[in-house]
Amino acid sequence: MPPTPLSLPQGTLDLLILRTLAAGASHGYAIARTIEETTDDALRIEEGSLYPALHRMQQRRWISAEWRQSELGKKVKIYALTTRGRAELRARVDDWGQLTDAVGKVLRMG
Amino acid sequence: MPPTPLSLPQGTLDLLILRTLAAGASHGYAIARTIEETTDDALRIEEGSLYPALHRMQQRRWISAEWRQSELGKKVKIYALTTRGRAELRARVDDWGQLTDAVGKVLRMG
DNA sequence: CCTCCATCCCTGCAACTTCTAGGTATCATC
DNA sequence: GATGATACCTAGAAGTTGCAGGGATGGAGG
Repeated sequence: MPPTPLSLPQGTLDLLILRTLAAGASHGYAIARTIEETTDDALRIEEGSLYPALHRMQQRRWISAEWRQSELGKKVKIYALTTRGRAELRARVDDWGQLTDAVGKVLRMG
Repeated sequence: MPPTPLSLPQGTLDLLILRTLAAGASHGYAIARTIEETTDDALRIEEGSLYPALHRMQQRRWISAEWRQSELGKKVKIYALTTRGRAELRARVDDWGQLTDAVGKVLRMG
């Protein structure tokens, strides 16, 4: 079993999904696998969190969805970043930087 | 007004409180002010989040509470880290490091 | 004196996201 | 024919944060 499951703080999943889609359109299952592989399984993306998150983000017009056929002949729903999604990603990355900076200051305080 | 209010992800407040108390026992209001000053007001600690958090942490035996008189002659509830609290802090600091590492990998991915 | 502000504590409710635990279906492999 | 990986989905529980209120004291300034 992996070292630690490490649960995601609120809002983090959106950031991870947005950033993953910025590297190229993809479908839900693949997004989860990509994040897990990228983090060497430090993060586990639960499907019960993933799909609701994708639906929320689609409703907010951060991502667009389109059904396609995968190479294996299975139907997959491909998500892609919208212009608003790209703006949201920039804002989230900025917030994340400010947050880690601020928390870092507290952790290093005298 | 400050640049950005920057809301706290779930679990972050506990970490901040535990770390602040590790620098010395203190009371709720002072804990909030310390965190805000340490982060140059990048983080704002809302009292509606702070006091419930302190009560939760006391119930979990991470911190102990004691009423005292402040220099101004006002009653203050002084919180201090317990042994369990110190262990919890270590675990939280470790988790935070793993989380920021993992998210960082995703943010820097190709 | 009286008002205002900072200090200091508290609670209820709304809002939100994550996670558990299910369900469905296809395809390849053994 | 069973199993495991792929691929999607939802319902409900659980948990924390934030908003909006309420209260009380003490000092400073008009």
